[in-house]
Amino acid sequence: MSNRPTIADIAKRVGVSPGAVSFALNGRPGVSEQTRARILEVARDMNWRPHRAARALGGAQAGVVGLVLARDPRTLGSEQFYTQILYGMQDVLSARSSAVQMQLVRDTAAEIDLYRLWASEHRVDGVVLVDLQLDDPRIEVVRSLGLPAVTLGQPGEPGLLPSVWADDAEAMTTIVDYLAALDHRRIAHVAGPPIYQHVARRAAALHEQALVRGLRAGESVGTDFSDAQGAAATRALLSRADRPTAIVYDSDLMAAAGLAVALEMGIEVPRALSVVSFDDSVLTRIVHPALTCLSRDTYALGAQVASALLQAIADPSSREAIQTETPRLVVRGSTARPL
Amino acid sequence: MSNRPTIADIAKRVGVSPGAVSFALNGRPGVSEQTRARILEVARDMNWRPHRAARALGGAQAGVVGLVLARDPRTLGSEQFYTQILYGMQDVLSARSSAVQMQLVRDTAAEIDLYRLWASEHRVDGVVLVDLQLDDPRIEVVRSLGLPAVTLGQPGEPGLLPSVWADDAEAMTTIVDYLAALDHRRIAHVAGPPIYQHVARRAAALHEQALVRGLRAGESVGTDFSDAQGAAATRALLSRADRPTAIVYDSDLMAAAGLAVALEMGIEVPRALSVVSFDDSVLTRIVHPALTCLSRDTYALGAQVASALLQAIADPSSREAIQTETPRLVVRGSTARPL
DNA sequence: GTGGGGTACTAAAACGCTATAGAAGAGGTA
DNA sequence: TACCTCTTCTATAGCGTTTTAGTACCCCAC
Repeated sequence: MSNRPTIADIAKRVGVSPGAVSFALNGRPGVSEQTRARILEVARDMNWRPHRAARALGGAQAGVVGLVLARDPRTLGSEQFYTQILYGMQDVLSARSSAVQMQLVRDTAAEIDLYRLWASEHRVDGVVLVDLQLDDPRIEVVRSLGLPAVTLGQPGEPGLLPSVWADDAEAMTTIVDYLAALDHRRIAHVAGPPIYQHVARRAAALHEQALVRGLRAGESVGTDFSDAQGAAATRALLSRADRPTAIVYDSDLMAAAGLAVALEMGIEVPRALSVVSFDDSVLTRIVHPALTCLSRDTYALGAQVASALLQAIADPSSREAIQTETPRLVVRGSTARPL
Repeated sequence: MSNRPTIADIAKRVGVSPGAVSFALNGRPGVSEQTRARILEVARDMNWRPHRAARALGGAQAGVVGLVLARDPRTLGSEQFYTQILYGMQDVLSARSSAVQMQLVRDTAAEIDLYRLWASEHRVDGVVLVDLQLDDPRIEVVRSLGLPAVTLGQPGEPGLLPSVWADDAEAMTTIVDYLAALDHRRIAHVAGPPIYQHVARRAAALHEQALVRGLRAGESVGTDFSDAQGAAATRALLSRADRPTAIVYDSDLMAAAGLAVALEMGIEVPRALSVVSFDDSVLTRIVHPALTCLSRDTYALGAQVASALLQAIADPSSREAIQTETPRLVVRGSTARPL
């Protein structure tokens, strides 16, 4: 069953030493073109494949990068974004015959434990840090472990780790400008947990641009990103006397939940309430009305992350911050001029 | 940086041979309890962790199992189910210090290539086959590769591979009985691609039970599982003169898309049309009205799959078919007695 | 006090590959 | 002929672990 051919088998058959076969198979000098061709032919004939463990033992790379998502198992649901990221990463990595190992854990502490384990077992060559927090503890951990890493979403200024990011403050500004142009005066924001950097950035951008446009300073309500809290926050906002005429949601899941609440309360969307989602996925298109949202090419983003990570693995001192396309506003049926 | 301790380091410090350290760390006889305790203490002190590649080289397991999803990158969206499966699997596997490698590929051919690659590189110890097809080509491939595998969703009769399955024919029967009791006479089925075993089983069960209950024999419409085709199929069904009063969807994504179509056509749900989803996820709860659906503990299912796979790895001749809980019908707002 | 049988350990090989030092031979130059 | 260089290859060590065969020692029985 497991009599797969080794380099020694090939060497015996061709009549050269294992070292020569290794040279030939890895395309490095040390064998004549003639011998190389013979070796490659025999290798193909015997269906030889490198044994990764043997290579890794010699200090080579594991051929795996890690992506850890810290999620409460009960609030799964917003991971569509990461499925696409994963897809984009895999397409880049598989060209280098690497793979992504995605793991779901309960919280940041478990995530950090996993990085320690992975580093000590040489399981992965590098990791992607997502959902960055203010003063994120993971950054120091991966640095001290010597584990190459790239952050997804940490903006501009050269930080401690290389990063791939998009300007979501600018994106939020676009939303506010769009709503202001429609004559919305009261804009609310159903946000994620304030510990996340991107949540804080968006809230700040909303607030700031509301001031610029002379609107009622937009208020952000924190949630845990779950549909339940998104619904609850919406209900609270819409129950006020001076309720907002537009709500921006940090995720499409919460936006859809909020939309359902509005309908249930008899508040017509978009006539009495405009809804904007900061996130795009199939979800925004299947609810009715379809949601106006920010959209971007998540697959391409994943590909860029993978490239940056390969770069970080090759050159551990790299700290480059790669800015990607700013999410574009896609207008659908959920936004309109208020009554 | 990479000066992680090896067994030899521990041996030197304790003053024994590497072999003795290996015995001690793996809990096998050959060392006195006293020495064992000393070795374990030093190992903990030095923060030793096994080097997986070195172990794998000796023929041990890779500590990774594979889960491949064949999906067109554009029709991503129904993978919530698998995210939960993944979570359940990981919790079982991490107790055995194993992990899951999930990979998305374009089609079954690419999936098979991946199995060949994984087997030849010793990358995974086993794989889970999902989305089984009629006369599925993957089964013969993994068998010929000697790659331990478990199928998810292949029913009962001892097949060529061990399996974990649920009785979805029974579940469909429950749905038909429920709708018949509400006096629905015309039930349609927006199904997935007919090449899938579970799709065929459900369609057959619907047809059969419709006959039993004396209803108009329920018709199944095939789709590619995308929201677009789910919407199109719904539109076609609802445009007929004798349109159905209830539609059963094979996925929650299509059910939600179908719901939106009905609303858009001015067909009230549930008064003029009842909607049932064969799948549960957060999606069924955030649309309005919330969807009546079949629900099951997907996390637990993933855990069972992982256990079965570990079993299959330990005993490659195993062919056990483990039946899991039949999905339960959860009634929500999208179903009612027809007008 | 010799042999038998256990226990506690060591030495060395093996897993499959890569890397490095060096050997053998060809060819050129002085 | 002696010396050097270049190419092409071989031999060998090494990566970290497990496993096997073997050794040293002790205890006990005869």
